[in-house]
Formats: sequence, C-alpha cells, structure tokens
Amino acid sequence: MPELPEVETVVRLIRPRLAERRIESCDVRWERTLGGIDRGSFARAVVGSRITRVWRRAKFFVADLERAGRSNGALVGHLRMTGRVHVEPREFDPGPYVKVSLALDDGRVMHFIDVRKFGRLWYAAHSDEQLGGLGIEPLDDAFTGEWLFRALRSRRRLVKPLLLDQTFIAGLGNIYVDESLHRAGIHPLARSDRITRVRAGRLRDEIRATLTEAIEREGSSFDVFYRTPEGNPGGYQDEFKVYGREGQPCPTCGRAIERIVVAQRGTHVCRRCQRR
DNA sequence: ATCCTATCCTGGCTGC
DNA sequence: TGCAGCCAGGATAGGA
Repeated sequence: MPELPEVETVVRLIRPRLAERRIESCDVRWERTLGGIDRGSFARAVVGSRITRVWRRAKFFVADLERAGRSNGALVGHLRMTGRVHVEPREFDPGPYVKVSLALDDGRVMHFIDVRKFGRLWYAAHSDEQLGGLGIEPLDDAFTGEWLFRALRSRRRLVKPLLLDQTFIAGLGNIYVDESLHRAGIHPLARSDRITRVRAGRLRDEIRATLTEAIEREGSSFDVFYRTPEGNPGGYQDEFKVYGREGQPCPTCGRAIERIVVAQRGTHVCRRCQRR
C-alpha cells in the first residue's frame, strides 16, 4: 500500500511533469474522489490555475496552485490503498479505473486512477485542511530518539497502533511499521510507555533507515496495485524481513515468522527477535 | 485516554 | 468452470 516511500517516489516522478503547468480542463468520472465537493465547484477552483510546487507531507502529495499571480490553494491527494497518479500524453489510455483527469497546457494529462475508490484528490483553499492534524514527519530533523522516547512515554498504547496513528507520526503504514519494529527488535504488542530511551533511539534509527532504503528502491510493490507513475514496480519488497513472510524463516535468527492481528491489522513478527 | 467495530470498495483468492 | 464468501487495507466516525 502506498506509504511514505511510495508517495515520495510518486512525487519525485510527477514533479517535473507538473511544475509550471497550467490546468486547462478537468474530467471527473467519480465525484466522491473529490472528497465532498461537486465536480462543478472543483472545476471552477482548479481550471486556469498554474501548479507552482509539488511536494509531499506524510502520505499526501500536494500541488500548490496560483491564479492571476495569486496563491489559489492546492490540490491535495491521498492514494489510500490502490490509488495511482499518471502524467501522460493525451493519447494515453488511463484504463477503466480513472477517477479524475486534469488536462495540462503542454498536452499532457494528469490522471488519478483508483480501483477501490478510497483515494482522494481534494481542492483545498489551504492545504492545512487535510494536513493540519498530522504528527511529526519521520525524516525531519526534529524526529530524534529523545523526541520519540518522550512521545512514546507520554502515551499508554500498544506500540504498533501508535506508530500507525497519523496524528502521532505521519507517514508510516502497516508494512513499514512491521519492518521497522522487527529491525529494532521491538514486539508490536509492546506498551509504548515501557520502551526504554535506548530502545526508542534504536527504533527511531530503524524507522529512518527503513524509509530511506525504501525510497532508494522506489518503494514496495508486492501486488498488482502500486506502481511508480512510470508504470514500474518498486524494489523494496525484496528486502522485507517480516512483512508477508508468514511461515518463512526470520533473516536474523531463522525462526518462522508469525502472523498475528494487532489493531485489526495483519502483523508480522519474529518471536525470538522481537521482545515485549 | 484508549480501544473496538463498522464503513468505504473491489480484485483476488479459497473452498466447494 | 462457476460461484459465494471472505480478505486486505488507510482513515475515520461513533460507541464502549
């Protein structure tokens, strides 16, 4: 599923194709993708705008807009589970699952494609409408071991659901939480307020290493859904140590990886390497 | 404060 | 081969 590394990959690939482009028209095939406004309002808001900057926050991608020389809010997107973004020539066939298409002034078209319809492409007068409640960005300098230690201690929750909570740390999803916890030797059912300073520091380092390595590999593609905007799969799924490896040996100790359910999420864990 | 369940969706898989 | 039923999963709302 698209998490921080996948969205970062998407942003890096679409940025050069969107920056400085003007939106000339739009075609909305599934209105609910717009997240609450009707297609007419959406079109009035975005058509005629120029995209000034493309960036990422957590699992959101953002395209800042400007019209008549003045800031005009932003397009804010979330791929949820099966969303994809393509920026392609007019002749490109986006397939049956395209939800919103934005025609650009260089002849290309940005397509928002989504099989399961959970993804969203909002127009926001201010991007904080979607981004305001998010927690710390795990690749920011402010995300230190000491910060994480204190933050974990200030809550009394199971560590995995807490790491998935986007108001706590923004950008991690099921895959990278399982991988980071394994690399840090922490059991997903560990209580957040019982994690020591040393182990919190280790967890911070492993979260950052996991995300950084995944970005280098252009994300993870373990099923048919996630592809880069150029249609290529990512490569990080080959590095998974626990995710999707139930019954297979732990790369560290050889014990069979177990699959349990934590917070209604499939959770992959090595009982020998990960301590509660 | 925290946890649990349902909801949104549909392709793909399992089992008969 | 066909089909019913279940599952995955990010985020959120509402209830316990």
